[in-house]
Amino acid sequence: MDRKEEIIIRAAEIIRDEGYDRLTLSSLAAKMNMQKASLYYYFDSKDDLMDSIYTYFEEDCLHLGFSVDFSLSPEEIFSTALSHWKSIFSDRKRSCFISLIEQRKEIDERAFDDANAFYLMIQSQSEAVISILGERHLLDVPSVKTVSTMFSNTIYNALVNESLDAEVFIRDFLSAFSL
Amino acid sequence: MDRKEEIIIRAAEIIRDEGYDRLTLSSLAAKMNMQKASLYYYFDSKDDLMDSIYTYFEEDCLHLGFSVDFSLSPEEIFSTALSHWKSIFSDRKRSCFISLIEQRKEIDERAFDDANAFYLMIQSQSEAVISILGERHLLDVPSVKTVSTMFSNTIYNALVNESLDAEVFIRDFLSAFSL
Amino acid sequence: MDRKEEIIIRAAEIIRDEGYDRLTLSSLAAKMNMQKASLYYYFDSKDDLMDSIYTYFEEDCLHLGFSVDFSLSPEEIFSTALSHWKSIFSDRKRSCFISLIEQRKEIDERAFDDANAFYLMIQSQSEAVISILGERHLLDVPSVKTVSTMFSNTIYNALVNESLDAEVFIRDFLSAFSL
Amino acid sequence: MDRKEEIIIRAAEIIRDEGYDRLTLSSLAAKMNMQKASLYYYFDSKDDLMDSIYTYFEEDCLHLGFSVDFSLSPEEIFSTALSHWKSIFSDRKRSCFISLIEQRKEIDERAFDDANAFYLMIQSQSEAVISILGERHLLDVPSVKTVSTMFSNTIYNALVNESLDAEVFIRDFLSAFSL
DNA sequence: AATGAATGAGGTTTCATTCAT
DNA sequence: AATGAATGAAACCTCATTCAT
Repeated sequence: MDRKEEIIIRAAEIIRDEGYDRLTLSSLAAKMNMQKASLYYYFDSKDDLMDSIYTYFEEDCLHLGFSVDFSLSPEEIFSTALSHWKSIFSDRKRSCFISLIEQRKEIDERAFDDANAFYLMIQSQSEAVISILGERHLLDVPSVKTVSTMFSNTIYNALVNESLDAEVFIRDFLSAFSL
Repeated sequence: MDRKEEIIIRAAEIIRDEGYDRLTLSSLAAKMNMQKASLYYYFDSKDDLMDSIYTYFEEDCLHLGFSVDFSLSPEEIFSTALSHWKSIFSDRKRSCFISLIEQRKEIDERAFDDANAFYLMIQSQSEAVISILGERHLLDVPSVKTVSTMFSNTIYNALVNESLDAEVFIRDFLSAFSL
Repeated sequence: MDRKEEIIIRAAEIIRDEGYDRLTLSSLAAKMNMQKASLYYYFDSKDDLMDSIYTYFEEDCLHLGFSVDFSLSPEEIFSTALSHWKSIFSDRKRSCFISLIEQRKEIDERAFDDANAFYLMIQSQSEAVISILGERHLLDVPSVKTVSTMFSNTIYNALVNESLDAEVFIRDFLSAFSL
Repeated sequence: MDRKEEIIIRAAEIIRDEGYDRLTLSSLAAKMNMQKASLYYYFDSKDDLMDSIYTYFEEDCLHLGFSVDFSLSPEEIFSTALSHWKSIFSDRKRSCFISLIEQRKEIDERAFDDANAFYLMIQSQSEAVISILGERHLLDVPSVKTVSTMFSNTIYNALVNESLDAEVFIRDFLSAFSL
């Protein structure tokens, strides 16, 4: 990890831990044990730093694969999917980014788009899983689209807000809808 | 509406429209057509202003009633419930507060608690509606708890993030689960 | 004591307790349980308040008599004189004024003059006592002027700075110089 | 002399010339031909600046030696001592500090302690001189302790307040007490 | 690759003061 | 006799930024 990357991550950490408004070049330089002025070697301006944060994490998200082994049982499939999502959302670095976009999505279009991308990712992957399990008669949902929408909204909130225990929810979901 | 209240609301508007970090006494005074110094007649400090914003809206939320006429059809009941929720979340003043707590809920414990209160409100009211309609055999859900959890998470996101058209979702939900 | 007088004394108290720089109309109004604006009923400006403080205490000092019963013993005479001085310097109100002029005597000519007046008062009264006791052969000082200068400087500092126990000093002085 | 030191001394000058309450970052920056903000490169806050002033001068005072050549005549000894004291108290920089502690000694414990240190320095050095001259029968004082207390109080006031001509006083003192 | 020194703009806060009531 | 509401100036402080080195 080079210096620039390190700065980007520290900046994102400050945003997660103290809030977007508290990310200042002073606080960042202090956390990096360097001088404010030195940050200008890596970034043209604070705006450039913010752009770099977005770009860095957006690229990072391009590499998020999703593959499911459908030979497994429904329990195992959902458990694998959840592990996958959890690894994304609670990754030490990425959790900073998610906090950033949650704070800024109502203000900043780029944050809005990124938040949406995560939301849609969960949604499409959920729909895929539920749809296939439906086809194989392992799950009985009255409407794949409606149920997967509800499912993904619930999972998304569980991951982002920790408002709910996702494991428990999935267990309940399965016992409610599996055949 | 007295002057203090007016200031609180304008401050919340700035937070919704420009972001928490852009609420400055200058911007607020400008929006109020008054001098920065005059704000100190009403508030001891910016922190006190923030506290007052929270307090004002928390009190405001104490008066949010919820009653449903269960003699209506499921469609009408959900439609009424949604209107009720929409009137809460899109109220000109309250929408500012909701934006504030969404921006700050990961940073500020008070915002977190308030966001949670809204979340739990939707959840318990959803559960009540779904449960009663289930008892009356107007709705057929495999598990009231699981389905109402999913339902409320979806509605909550629709209201807060406008990530989804709530009307359409409810129509789909009904056609999927009604008998 | 009328309201104006009360304000003057409270102002002087603030100066003694918190320092000249901390006397503000806000702090004064708070201590008086009144509004800042109300102070303008009694004083034209803060400068006028300061002038009034000086004037009030300067007039107060005009009434400070000094008479000694020279039929008493030297011990009793000095003890009486010291009591007199102490009553002046540690008077609850006047001690505020003395603190004011000590803080401001290097900056403010009026404070300087008032401080000087106290200093000269102690000096002339000391000289009178020492001189008369010398004439009556109850005290043996090599030079009335020199010794009374030293005596009064010492007493002045003891009273103002509490750098020294005046009683102890006077006992020592008497045992050193009495016949 | 580095920049930080220069700022400290200019600040002390303002306090001496205009009073403690008139030391503002604006006035200081103006005197230094720099921007207010630049002062924060050197000091964390105004309080830190004040602390630095105290620390700077307290360290400065650690190096104040005092040695007397007792082979000289009493006149010469006192004259040397007075020159020494005068050089301390009227040193261009240190006089600022002395003015500061005189203004603040009733308010600020640190100023009080520093003022006391000067007072005790004069006192102990006076006592040393008077005591040795007494032992050598060049001075005839009835009580070394009492007379040196009075002497030092007088000298201290002369130096700090210029309430008295120290040379004249010392001449009088010698003609009164020398054998 | 990094920094020490500086800055102008703008932030929060406090001040003495005013004025209608 | 007193106050509620407001204000302009100036206080302290922080911000992103620059520039020579």
